[in-house]
Amino acid sequence: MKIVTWNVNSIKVRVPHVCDYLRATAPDVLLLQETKISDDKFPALEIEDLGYTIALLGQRTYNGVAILSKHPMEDVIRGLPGNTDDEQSRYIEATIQGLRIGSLYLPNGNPLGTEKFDYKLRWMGQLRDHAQAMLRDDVDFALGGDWNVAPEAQDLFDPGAFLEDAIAHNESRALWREINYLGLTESFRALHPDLAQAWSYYDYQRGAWEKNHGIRIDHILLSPRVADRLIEAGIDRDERSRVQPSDHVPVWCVLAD
DNA sequence: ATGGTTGTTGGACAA
Repeated sequence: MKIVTWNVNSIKVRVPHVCDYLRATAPDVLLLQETKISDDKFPALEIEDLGYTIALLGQRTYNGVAILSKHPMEDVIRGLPGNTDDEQSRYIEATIQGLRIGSLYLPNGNPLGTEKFDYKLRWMGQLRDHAQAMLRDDVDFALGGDWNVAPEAQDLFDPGAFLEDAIAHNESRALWREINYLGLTESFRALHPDLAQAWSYYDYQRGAWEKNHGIRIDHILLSPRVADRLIEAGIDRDERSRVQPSDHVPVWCVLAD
């Protein structure tokens, strides 16, 4: 089973990229973030024509998450459990082939010292609680998305440039570790522990792509039994070289069936 | 050099 996560930064603009990607790589599941569109306006037909089922938690202008699946989806939940009054569309989860699979768009949290950063930390705490509850209930799961956390210095092209950034702040990283230390496996780094310059995001500004100035903030975390099935993981950086690309590229893993 | 770019939207705001 191949699972991909991709922050598309507007599905409306990125429909051709997504359809080409589905045709070329045929993942079982594609998790989307920043679709930036209400559910009634989501361009579903083109995607369904490629054989995918769609589950949505959209929002106009900002945020918006989705799950595209080749296989049937069951028991879809929208919004993080325990945070159902969240006004921002940042989490959707469904059962696919016996796995609970979540698509998440974790708050960016910048700038530090504002309500936005508090919201990020609160949201991460709620995500931790949800992961913990699933482990307690013996649920197999994968949590993929734009985590807006660069876990370590090696996940930033210039660690010194992010000292005041919520993406690399100690408190963001502490909660990231709390979640991982529940017993989860971050699929890419587990298989490529020392691979440098493996970026999942390149800013549109300052010629970041041309200079290879990226960061790694998109991740897929696996619960223990699922991690035992992990056989491959990667990042499709070439998507960033296309015309009118998203600022994020697809991040994926493959599980043994 | 406090800039630069993209997307939504129709002037800022988010990233």
